[in-house]
Order: sequence, then C-alpha cells, then structure tokens
Amino acid sequence: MTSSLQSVNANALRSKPSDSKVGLGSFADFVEQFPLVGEQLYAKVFQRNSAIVQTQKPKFAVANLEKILTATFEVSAVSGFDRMSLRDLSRQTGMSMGAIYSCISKKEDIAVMVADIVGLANEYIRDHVAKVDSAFEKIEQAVRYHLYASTVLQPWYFFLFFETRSLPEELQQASIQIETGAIEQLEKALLSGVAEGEFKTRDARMIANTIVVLLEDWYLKPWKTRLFAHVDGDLAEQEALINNYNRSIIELVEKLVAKA
Amino acid sequence: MTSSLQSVNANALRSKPSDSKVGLGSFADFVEQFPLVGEQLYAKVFQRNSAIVQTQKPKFAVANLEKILTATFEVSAVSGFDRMSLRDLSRQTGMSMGAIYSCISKKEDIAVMVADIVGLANEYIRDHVAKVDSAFEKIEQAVRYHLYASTVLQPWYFFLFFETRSLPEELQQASIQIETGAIEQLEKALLSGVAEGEFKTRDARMIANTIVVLLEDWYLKPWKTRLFAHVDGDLAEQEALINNYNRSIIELVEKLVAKA
DNA sequence: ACATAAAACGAACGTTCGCTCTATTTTCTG
DNA sequence: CAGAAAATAGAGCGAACGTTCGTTTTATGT
Repeated sequence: MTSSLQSVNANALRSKPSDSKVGLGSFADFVEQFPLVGEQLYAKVFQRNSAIVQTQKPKFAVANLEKILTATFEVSAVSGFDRMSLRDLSRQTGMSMGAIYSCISKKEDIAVMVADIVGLANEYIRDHVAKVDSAFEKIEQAVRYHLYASTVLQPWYFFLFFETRSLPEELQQASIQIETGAIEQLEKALLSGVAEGEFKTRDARMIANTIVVLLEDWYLKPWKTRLFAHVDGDLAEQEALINNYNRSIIELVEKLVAKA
Repeated sequence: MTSSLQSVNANALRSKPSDSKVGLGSFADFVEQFPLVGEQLYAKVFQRNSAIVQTQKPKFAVANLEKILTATFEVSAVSGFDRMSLRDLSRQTGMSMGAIYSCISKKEDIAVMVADIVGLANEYIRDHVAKVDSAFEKIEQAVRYHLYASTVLQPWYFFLFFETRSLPEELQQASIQIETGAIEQLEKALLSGVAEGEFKTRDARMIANTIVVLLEDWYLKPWKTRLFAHVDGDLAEQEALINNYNRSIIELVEKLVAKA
C-alpha cells in the first residue's frame, strides 16, 4: 500500500519537472495552455468536422456536440458503443432523436470525431517533442506531454482504443498508426541517444514499446491509480498522481538505458 | 529492423530456459502437457459448462462448441462481439440458427465460456508458480507460463479483454480480478526477493505492473511481432519468437531490480 | 428393421435498431 | 414586435436483431 502506483508522497507535489526552455510546465500550466480543454475542445470538434456536423450555428452545434460526446463516453464506457442505442443517447443528453440527427448525420460520425481529436492531440505531442534537442529530454517530454493530454482527454483515448472497430476502415488504419508512430518516435530518440553516447542499450524497440504500453495503461486502467475517481475534484491531487506516475516511468527508463 | 521485437537470433532458438526441477520446458513441451490445447480444450469447455450447454451428447456438443467458438473468434476479432449477429455465426459455422440454439441458450453464453477458460488458464499459471521457491524464478516462471498459455489461447485472452462488457456483471468483476491478481502475485514475489536480499528496488508494484502490461501486449497486439501471421506454421519459429520476447522481459526485469 | 430420443433445421416472432419526417416551438433578425 | 429561419419532438419506417418453435433428420439401442 506504500507502492508508487497508489501512494502520493510530498515530493510528487513539486511541479517543476524540466529545465528546458521548451519544456512543459506543471499539469496546471498545461491545462491552461492546451488547445483541447473545456469549451475550446468542442469548438475545435465543430471547426474540424463542420463537413459532417449538420447544425450550422456554432452556438448550438458546440453545445450539442458537448452533450452528445459526453453522454457517449458515459454510456459506452459501461456497455460499449454498439450497445449504446440512439435512444439511450437521447435519454442521457435530454435531446430528442431529431435534435441529435440535426447535429450528426450517422451514429458512426461520433466515433469519427473522437478519432479525429485523439489524432490531433497526438500531432500536438509530436510537434512539441520535435522542438526538444537532447535525446533524454525528448523522451521525458514525450512521456509527460502524453500523460497530460491523455489525462485531460481520458474518455477520448479510452473510447478510441476500445471502439476502433466501429470506425470506417481507413480510420482504423490511422488509429493503429498512432500507436506504431509513437513507438517509432521513442525508438528513434533512444537510438540517437545511443549514437551520441548519452544512453547504452541494445534493445531500443523493447524500451520504446514498454513506455508506450505504460502510457496506454494510464488512460485504459485509471482504477489502478484511482485518478479519475476524483476527476472533478482536486487539481493538485491529480497533479500529484500524474507526477508520481511520470516519475515512475522516467526512473524505469533511466534504469533501462543505463543513462550516462 | 534488428530490434529484439522483430528479429530472431540463433540464441533464442535454445529451449532450455530453466534449471528448476519444477521449471517449465520448451514451448513444444508445454503444448504437449497443457490441458487446454486441441481436443482437450473443447472437452473441458463442455465439461465445465454442461449446465448452460443444451446439447447433451459430448460427441456433438464438443464438435459444435469448437465450431461456435472458433467462428466467434474469427468474426468478432474483426467487428466485435456485439456486431457479430447469430446469422453471421450461422454462416461462418455452417450450422443453422436452430443448431446453434440447441447448443447454447443465449448469445451471452459464448462470452461466459471464454471467461471461464481464461480464468482456468490463470489458475493453472498461479498453481504452477506457487510450486517454485526462489523469488527470481517465480517471476521467470510466471512470465514464461503466461506467455505460453496466452499464445496457445491467444483468441481467448484477446476476446476476453475486449468483450468483458458483454459479460454478466459478476463475471466482469472476476475478469478484472484476473489482472489485479496477476499484479499482486508478481509484486509479492518481488517484495519477498527484496526481503531475502535477492533484489533491490523501491518500486515493486510499478515493476509488477510493467510486466503485466507487457504480457497483455503479447496477446493483444500480435502484429507487433507478427507471431500469429504463421500461427498454423512452423512451431520452431513460434518457439523462437516466444523465447525472444520472454528473454526481453526477463532482461528488462533484471535491470529494474538490480539483481544481485 | 424398428422405436425412441436427441439434434438440426429454418421460417417466423416480437423487439429494437439506426434513421427520417413533419408539425411545432424557439431563436435570431430587421 | 413581426416574420423568417433554425432547431426540436417524437411518432413512424424498414431492416436486422436475438430468440423460439413446429417439424424433419440423424443417431442410438434393441
């Protein structure tokens, strides 16, 4: 019960994770700066999917998208997207069938929009990491940014993982490539660290893969850390839990690469 | 492309993994000895679920269960259990609707039987590991046995992971407990290794959790190692791939626990 | 060869699905 | 505050779902 996954110690409450000038600050800072939080998130959903969203007026569209997506996450986390009927969705959102279909045009559209946002979030991560120079810091920032983004967007990441098969075929491929892309990005960073003498490992791909599955674990099994039990609760507590898990991953990587 | 996840070197072809007297031999040995392979598997399904299986004569029941479960794995790996209609299943098995319903009594029963077998396999793993003394060997054997079992039963493990939500509530809990149980078992082994001075780590739970997610990765993402592309093919090649992945995990653990 | 019981069959059942349609209400605009 | 435009409600559509059932076929024991 004193394990790093469950307990939160005082050190973890620090929020000064990196000294790089492009480095990411605390989770609180991230939440203020990340473009896919709160109202901005659903505005972005509307903006990027105006082709499939039927409602034209942003005011209504954004509000309805929020209702629909929130309800989708709630219902389908329990029973899955396929078992969620549009009548369930109507009940949960308080919207009528017509209201829902004046916002989306097919049930599948909901899944498509989720895939789009998660893909966008991963682009942000990729772009952010590309700005970092040192190999080790690349990894540190990739892990941190990914944890932050997948905390804020936990239901989105979770949904995409489990409901990929509800997507049109082309998007299924794209969704798999998000994972392989993340592995390759980390592997590249590790290999360049080895080339520059910063790291020592023969097993870059295994390490990269380990990092990725640990990151997936964070948003797939939140009950392991009880993070999302208080999702509406204390931001400082969330911060502590993330920093704690983040540090566990980084320490693990340090041991694996025999960092110089 | 020379990474440990994808390449197979000559060393990995060895099949003498352990010197313990209760230690597990090669994958080939395991396949001969494991009670949930080939015909025995479906006989066991029938035996343990005779209460819900409608067909009485074992001869018919076993043959039909094999058809139904095989077809379920094939269809629902692509489209998910919910989207798989019993008409799909009828087409894929070559059985009529009536024939299917003279074997099972509800669609849900299929998922229940899968959960039962995976649960049983994990009991075998637990019992096997309990016989081992040394802490490090406990971990080694747990990893090896788990990889072997989840290779042989890959569609079963895969299905249970993705379709837990199709189970009755009580079994959903049980299915989660399989994972938490595995983590706790490994954590205990690690902690006892620390107590005996065999290991040195402050982070037993994180390491245990890392092992478990890597084991899950093996059966969830077989395309990463292309293992199951030749599932009907060369046993020696499978053996090599498993040993390779197994060794990657063990080496990783050795680095993490600073083994004495 | 026959009798009996189990198994296989497939059309049909009631239900629910995703989705559409239109009368009505709400919101925006001049 | 009037009129146009947009959004809504919820009944209704055909299709597909899981399941049932009366019947036929097959296997088994004598």
